[in-house]
Amino acid sequence: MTVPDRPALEGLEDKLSDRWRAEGTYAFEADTTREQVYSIDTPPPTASGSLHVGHMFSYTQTDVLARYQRMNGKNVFYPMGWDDNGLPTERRVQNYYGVRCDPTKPYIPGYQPPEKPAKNQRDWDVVSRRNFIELCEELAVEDEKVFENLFTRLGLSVDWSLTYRTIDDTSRAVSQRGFLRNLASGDAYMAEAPTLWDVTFRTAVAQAELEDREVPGAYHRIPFFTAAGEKVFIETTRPELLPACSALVAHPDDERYQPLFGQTVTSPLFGVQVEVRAHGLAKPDKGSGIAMVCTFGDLTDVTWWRELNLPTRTVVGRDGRFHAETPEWITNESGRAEYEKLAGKTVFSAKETVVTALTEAELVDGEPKKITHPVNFYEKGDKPLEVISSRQWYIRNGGRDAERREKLLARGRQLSWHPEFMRSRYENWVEGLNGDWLVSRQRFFGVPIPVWYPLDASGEPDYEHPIVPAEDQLPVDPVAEAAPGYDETQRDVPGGFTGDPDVLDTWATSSLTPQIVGRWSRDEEFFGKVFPFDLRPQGHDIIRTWLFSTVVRAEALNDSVPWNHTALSGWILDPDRKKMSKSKGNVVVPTDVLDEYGSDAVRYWAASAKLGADTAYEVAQMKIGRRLAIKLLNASKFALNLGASVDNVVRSADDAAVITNPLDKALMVRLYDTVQQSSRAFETYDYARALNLTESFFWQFTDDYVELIKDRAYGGHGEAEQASVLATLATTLDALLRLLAPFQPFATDEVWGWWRTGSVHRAPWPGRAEEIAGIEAASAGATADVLAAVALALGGIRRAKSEAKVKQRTEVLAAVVTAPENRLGSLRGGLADLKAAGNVRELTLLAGNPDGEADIEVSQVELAAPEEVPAS
RNA sequence: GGGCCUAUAGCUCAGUUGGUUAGAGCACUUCGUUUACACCGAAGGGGUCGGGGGUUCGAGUCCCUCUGGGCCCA
Repeated sequence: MTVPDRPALEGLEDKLSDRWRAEGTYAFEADTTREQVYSIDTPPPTASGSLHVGHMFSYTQTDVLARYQRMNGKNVFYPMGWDDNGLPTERRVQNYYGVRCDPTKPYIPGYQPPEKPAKNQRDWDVVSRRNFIELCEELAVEDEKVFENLFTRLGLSVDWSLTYRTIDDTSRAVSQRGFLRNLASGDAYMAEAPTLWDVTFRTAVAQAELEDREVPGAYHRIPFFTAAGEKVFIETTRPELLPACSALVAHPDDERYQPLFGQTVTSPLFGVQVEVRAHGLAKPDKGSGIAMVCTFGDLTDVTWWRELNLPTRTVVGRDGRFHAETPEWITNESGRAEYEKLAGKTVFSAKETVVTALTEAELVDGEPKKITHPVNFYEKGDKPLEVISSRQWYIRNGGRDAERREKLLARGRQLSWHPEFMRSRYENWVEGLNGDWLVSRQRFFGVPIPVWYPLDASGEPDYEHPIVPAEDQLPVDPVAEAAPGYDETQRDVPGGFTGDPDVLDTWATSSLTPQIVGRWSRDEEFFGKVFPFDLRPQGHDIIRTWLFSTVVRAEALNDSVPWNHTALSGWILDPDRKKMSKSKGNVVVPTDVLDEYGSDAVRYWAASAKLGADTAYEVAQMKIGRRLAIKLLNASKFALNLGASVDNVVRSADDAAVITNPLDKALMVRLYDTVQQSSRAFETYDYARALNLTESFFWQFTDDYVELIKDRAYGGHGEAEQASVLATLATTLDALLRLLAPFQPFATDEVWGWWRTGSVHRAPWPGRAEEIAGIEAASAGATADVLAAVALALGGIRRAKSEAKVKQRTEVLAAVVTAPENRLGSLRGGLADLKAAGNVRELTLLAGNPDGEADIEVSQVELAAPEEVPAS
């Protein structure tokens, strides 16, 4: 046994992290059964992004749960991955190397990027998709190291030998295989449909990526004309879409417009005849109560277009500009002339042009009415989304199919949610879906959609009969590799083939992390040992995206929930209660607090927050964690130096007889309760409560118990009394270290190393039957009130000294403790310790109910004369 | 507009199926370097549990309602 003279937290992280890694403390044992395994599907962080305290917060919470399960005898499968598939990595690789991806370029083996990136983007190297992915993997290694170092330092008990990336060969193959199986089973399909389109990124966007933003706009009041020449005013924020108008719509109950239903009106400027229709989604109190449907002006337009079977009239293209060709539905000459002014213009300048033309023709009624209104944006974009018509791949998610929606809701109910109320977020989202999951993205970097299309004699693709690769060919890149049965000379020529140019949405890959890390479709035996996973933690902001999409894929591919439990972490709020985010600029760099307070301290802050609770970034809370860790070192040192050792630990009921003193037994009662309740809290994923219980016990142990037993521990009351104390100290310390191990892995393992072999993190959780029987036997017939009552009395004695302004060690010649009859027994049990700790010569116990609030009161305290203070 | 969460000491938060006198830490005041700990210890002050109503022998806890804050979806 080696207890340092001056224990300290400094240096523990490096020392112990190295040891854990070398000894494989957190290694998953593959030779196992499903019952023994506790598997965790951690959402891989984006390593190219920046680190922030939110990472430490939520990953600590998961780690605490993992550590509990491991100590509780589970073979914990806890891998980490990196989500380097997607836009953030794409941008980072571009800027870092000065390269641009063009999938049509051929792969260059051994390609080296420029030494220095060119300043101007025009001068960047243009590389193939495969080269681009290689560069990503190269750069990602550096980014991932930073993350891995942070997580290691934080003490995450991850098995780092299992690490994966969402862009590596395996992930791409699994992602493509998942897609192809979805395709084969009818869960994926292609369709020409209105698509939300980001003109900056030139890509389609899914419903889950939408964001409403309030933007300024203006209602323009514009007349349409009936056959009789009467004006019908509409109010629109998008007058530029007038040439795309396919109908006017009013509410069926709106008496103002009922006479017009079924009639035809003519649009101003463009002279197109459109029908007036009735639909319940038209809002009578909005504007003039009658709206123009400009085919795909917004999502309500799409609904009207679909439900009223309106003609498709699109004027905005993928570049966000008006089509160059004048649409054929504009037939009269002046209308065609008006459109020609718009051809090729952006939405913004087309609006100006149309408004000017309307104003000149005196077709605007009054001044535009300025408003702010919510508009759909891509969450990463900065221009409003357009809706265009395009051909895209979809995965069925229940958005258009009630039966599937019910199935997915049932999966949601099958999952245990922590906290439970988060389930309603999931249900609200599933119930509110209005379309299937669009998975095509018109990006370069990502997992290619693994299909080709045959070209007919005129060179048109046959979308009905896509060519798919064999599963053992995966991963493939259809833009760089020829379709099976064809060769490269037949690409894009009539009678040949063409590759799908798009990539999959990043969620289409990251929704498969259980399958990727669980070796689905590669090692089914292994997959069966970890799937469905036990736990999936994540922030509650990604329920609609990550959590939901993973449920969708597991339902389709595995006919199962992906996990049995899901834990939702809260967000980090800055001291002003605002969510910390990069865009707000209020992000705190995590390494500073790790340097200043240590990992155990930061973990304490994270672990004292309940799941789902948004939590203030509180340095004060970390200071408490640090204090707890230091206190643990010091108290342990004290207990061990008193002579507590492995041999004193009560391990079963047979050892329990040595604990005879009522005060010692009282501590055993508290320990027993703490172990039971803390275990129960962990079983319900309430680690914060477990920490709270253990911490309370720990403070009572150090502040009250240890203060009281010093005299007895030094041998002042004989060997039997000393043996009772040492057994109590050793048993308590032994359990306490393990109870705190999930929260403060460094301090606890350090202390463990002073007097035990192996790691505390591989030691069994204290709730095991034999051990708990020992603690129970040691506390038999005792009451925890001995400790509580004696502590109160000691407090009273100290108060008297404090009020008399004398030193605490001043001798008390005599004092009276008054307590209710039923607590006198408790006081008698610890009387000797009380007198020793308070330095009291004569103590009289008196039955009675004292005045005031406290029911144990110390009075008639007679203090010895103060020590002579030598004049200095 | 719909849904979910939240309101407890100056601050950050506990408070289990309703059950004695509502707790912890920080901060504040006073005292103290006694043999684990000054990155410390001891003692103390500080609460109409957001407002109102109800159920109950009993409500911080359950129900209704109002108000403030936050989030998600329209």
